[in-house]
Amino acid sequence: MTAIETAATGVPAEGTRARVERAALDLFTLRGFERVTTDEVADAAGISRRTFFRYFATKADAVWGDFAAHVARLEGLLDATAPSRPVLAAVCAAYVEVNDYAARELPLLRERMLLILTEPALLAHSQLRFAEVDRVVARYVAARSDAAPTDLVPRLVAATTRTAATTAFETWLADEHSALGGHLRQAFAELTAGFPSLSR
Amino acid sequence: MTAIETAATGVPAEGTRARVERAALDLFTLRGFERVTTDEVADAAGISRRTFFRYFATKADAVWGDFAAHVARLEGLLDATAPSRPVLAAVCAAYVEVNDYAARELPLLRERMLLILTEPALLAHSQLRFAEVDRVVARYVAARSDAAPTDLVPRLVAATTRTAATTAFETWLADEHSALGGHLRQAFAELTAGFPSLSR
DNA sequence: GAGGCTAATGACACCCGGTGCCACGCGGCA
DNA sequence: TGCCGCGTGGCACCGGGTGTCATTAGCCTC
Repeated sequence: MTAIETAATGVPAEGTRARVERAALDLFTLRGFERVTTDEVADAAGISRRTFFRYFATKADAVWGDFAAHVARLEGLLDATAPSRPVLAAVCAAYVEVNDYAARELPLLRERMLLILTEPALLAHSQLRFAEVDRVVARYVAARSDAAPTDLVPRLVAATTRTAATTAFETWLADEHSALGGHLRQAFAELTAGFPSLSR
Repeated sequence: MTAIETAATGVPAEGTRARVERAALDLFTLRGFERVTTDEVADAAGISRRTFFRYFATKADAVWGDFAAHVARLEGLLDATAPSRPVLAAVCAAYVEVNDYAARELPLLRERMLLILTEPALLAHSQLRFAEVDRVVARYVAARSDAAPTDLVPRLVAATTRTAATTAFETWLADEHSALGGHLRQAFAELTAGFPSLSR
């Protein structure tokens, strides 16, 4: 009944998480997120449903890879930014850099983001993951600008830059052979200049 | 078993929807969204669980009131904007105006938004409702700027102005006796000017 | 006034995501 | 050899959401 050889119980099960992610991504892409049950994903990965939920808190989390590490990298980039650099530019540059993937990683990124941004249930769930990013950015902006992380401007910068990045991802997905960095830079340029291309 | 007199079956049941919304808001505010079951909401409103899901597609929808009408009002405001007004300013002004509530409506608005923006499940769900707003705004910006609604700038304007409005709601909620309009105007001022308060 | 249509309702069964609990089996260790 | 830790699977359960069907009230028509 299992598509992949089942490991015996009790063993560390090296690489199980990656195998489950792969199975989830494949099935979700093929048939749509809502039309695949966690049972099917678990089966395809050769584990039980119960074990699936030990690796991932929710069905949606299976498509995010190691997002916490992604957020941590962003935070590291921000912390490593020269204080001479303007705050807003620093945030945008960190976003561009943290999303500067190697060419061989792009297909996987595309697959993940296509699911996240087109499947309603995943789009909804994304708000919770993106909130982690917003908190990191707001903290950084607040620290750099003598404000509290809950003040308007830090929150605003965090939320709008993240939204701009997400929008850039959307246009990138719609344009098969374009470069993600270009979309990000263009979005940030529009945002930080107050949308100059809207002359009238 | 019902907290309110149960109407006989088959009658039009005038005002049932409003009664369910009231019960849902009360219970969610009192005990938290996730710790209240739809059974309890239905019971408190004097209807069955099944009927609850005929009024609201999901448990989360019970806190949104007539949001479709809100979106329609925003769309109407945009359509009624003078073509001489700059696009970006038109969008911001429409947001301010559509959120210009009468004083007696503010407590209800506060209650709704506090739930939506602090309860994780509702925050996630909000992305789906806000997407309706984004589509309307992106269509308007696209029409005014000779672009497709799926192009970067229309999407970007829609997503970032809506995000700015949401952030303004958050700071408004945190400040008990402030005016929502002020928060919105300040957020839009920062956004459209490229965050001038971040001098360094 | 009887009968038929429509629409709202409630009861029931079912699916599926998610969780608590427990028992099993493997490897490591004394 | 016996114990322990831990990853695992099975099972029962909860709660959101849906399909189906019978019931009932209002209304319309003859």
